[in-house]
Amino acid sequence: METLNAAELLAALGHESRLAIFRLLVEAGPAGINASAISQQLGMAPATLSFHLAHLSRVGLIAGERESRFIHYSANFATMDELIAFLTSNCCQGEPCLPKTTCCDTTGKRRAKTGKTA
Amino acid sequence: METLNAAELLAALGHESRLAIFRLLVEAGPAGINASAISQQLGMAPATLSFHLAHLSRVGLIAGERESRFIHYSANFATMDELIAFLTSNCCQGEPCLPKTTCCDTTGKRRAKTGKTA
DNA sequence: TCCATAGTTCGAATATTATCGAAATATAAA
DNA sequence: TTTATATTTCGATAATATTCGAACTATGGA
Repeated sequence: METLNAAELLAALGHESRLAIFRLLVEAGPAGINASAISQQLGMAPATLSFHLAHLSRVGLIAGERESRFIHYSANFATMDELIAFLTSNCCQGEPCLPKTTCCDTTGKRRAKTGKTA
Repeated sequence: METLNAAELLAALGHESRLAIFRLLVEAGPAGINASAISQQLGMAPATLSFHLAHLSRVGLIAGERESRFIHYSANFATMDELIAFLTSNCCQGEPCLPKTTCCDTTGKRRAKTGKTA
């Protein structure tokens, strides 16, 4: 992933409403949920929600599929995974800088967690 | 971490120049580098660089410390760690959705990596 | 003290983004 | 075919962010 592309993804997530939408879809898992459900949960005007869904779709963080009258949205986990990998790649010169994350963890040396789970 | 705060961090990273600055600091590790070095590497006007450094500092993604005439900047790894933890928390209903990341990995069931390291 | 270097702040022009009512499109049910 | 529901597109407005020259502050050296 290149900086430009990563910046686009981060900018897309860098808005309270869009991040809330994305988190909802991330928690929903691969099954996803439809736009009405999102609208209800977040209380956004339809046009505004559509604007943000289009933005997230355009950069590839989510995808929508029509299912009769509804459009089912789901998070693109592969894209999120690549984004996180980009953010943590070549980080911190081997120091164990990210206790909650797999950073600096390509050799297996830091697999055991410290007990903190969130 | 709350959505609002996470969105602020993501928005800060959601700009090509700021992301480039941040990545530079992440790769530099805890030692950090000074503003001139960043300016040289990224070829940004001093005022523009300062603007972006201030933005990243304000949200807590980096910190600067004066060292004689230079100001030494370094990434705040703890903040980045929390941000990533927020993005992946409660994700995907237990599916192994993020092969490169520790998502869904609080029980130890998916510790062994698949061989891909980047 | 005077000068050079490192970096920030100010200010103004420019560009981008967000919001949401109203109108449009798509599907399904009556 | 008419009506209702789900969602998007359009358009205008308002808000926010970006850029960078010029002036300023801080530090160190001559």
